[in-house]
Amino acid sequence: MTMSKTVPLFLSVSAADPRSITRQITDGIRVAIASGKLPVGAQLPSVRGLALQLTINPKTVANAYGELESEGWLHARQGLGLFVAAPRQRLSRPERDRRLAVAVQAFTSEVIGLDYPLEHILDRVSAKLTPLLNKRSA
Amino acid sequence: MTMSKTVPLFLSVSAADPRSITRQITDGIRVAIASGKLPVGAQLPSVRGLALQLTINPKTVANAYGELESEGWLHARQGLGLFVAAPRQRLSRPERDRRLAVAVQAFTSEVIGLDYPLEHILDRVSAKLTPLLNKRSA
DNA sequence: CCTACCGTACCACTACACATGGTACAGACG
DNA sequence: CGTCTGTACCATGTGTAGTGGTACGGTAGG
Repeated sequence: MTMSKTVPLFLSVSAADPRSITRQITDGIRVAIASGKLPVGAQLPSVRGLALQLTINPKTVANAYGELESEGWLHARQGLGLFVAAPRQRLSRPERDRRLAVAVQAFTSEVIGLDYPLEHILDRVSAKLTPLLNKRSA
Repeated sequence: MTMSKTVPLFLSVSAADPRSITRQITDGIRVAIASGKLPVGAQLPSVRGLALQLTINPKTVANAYGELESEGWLHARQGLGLFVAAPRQRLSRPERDRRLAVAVQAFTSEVIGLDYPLEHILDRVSAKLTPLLNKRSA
């Protein structure tokens, strides 16, 4: 009965990418949802379908989907499929704070010594982040 | 002949830290050098000494030191020890650009969906990064 | 009802990175 | 020479990522 239009092939995984396959999937879908390319209620490719499309293991896709569901991005319905969830926050405040702190820590460690001015670094972050924030009705 | 004062115990590794041991060491030393706690020419603990102090394997310490040397932070002298190198850039411009892009990409993927305003995120990055930049005589 | 598709849960296996343990060699120094 | 330094090699254990196959319950349409 649910008449959400199925999503075309919008993802791709690369062996050259240093990120794990699971991570490439979760990152890609997160960006697609945050940027509005995937509206609320849109149906995602099935676990087996996406696995077939990307020529990877269904278990790997299921792991990625599972992580996205635990973060509140997706809503899985047994027998129906996976859908983009309404913007809600499944992560507790302390957990979000912790994740931000870890991310900032990791980022700073990476860019120290690259010899870029602070302003340039902030601009790059801002440019990448701006189109991905506040695109959804929170 | 080289009379650089040896550094006291300034590092610690934790199993609770999600980062690998090698990464904890490299991050810690990078910050110590960038912030000025370790001046140019200062001698670092020996591979075996630091391994003993942290109760880890000397090979792990050597790996961390090797990475820091390839990035230009340290200068290894066979039979003498490891010293904080003068600020120079061992990484090519394209390599630095690539690393910045990768770091920004990873960071944005982490903070999307945490539901923090852009300004707050930039403030956190700025706060963490400011005391670590331009502290060395470039 | 029955078949086909959905998410999900097992199991076993391979591949790889990380860390460890030990041994060994070349350079620097007193 | 003895002892410190960095460095290189060997083998081993361990945890994670990814694969491959099988199986169960829920949902839909003929």
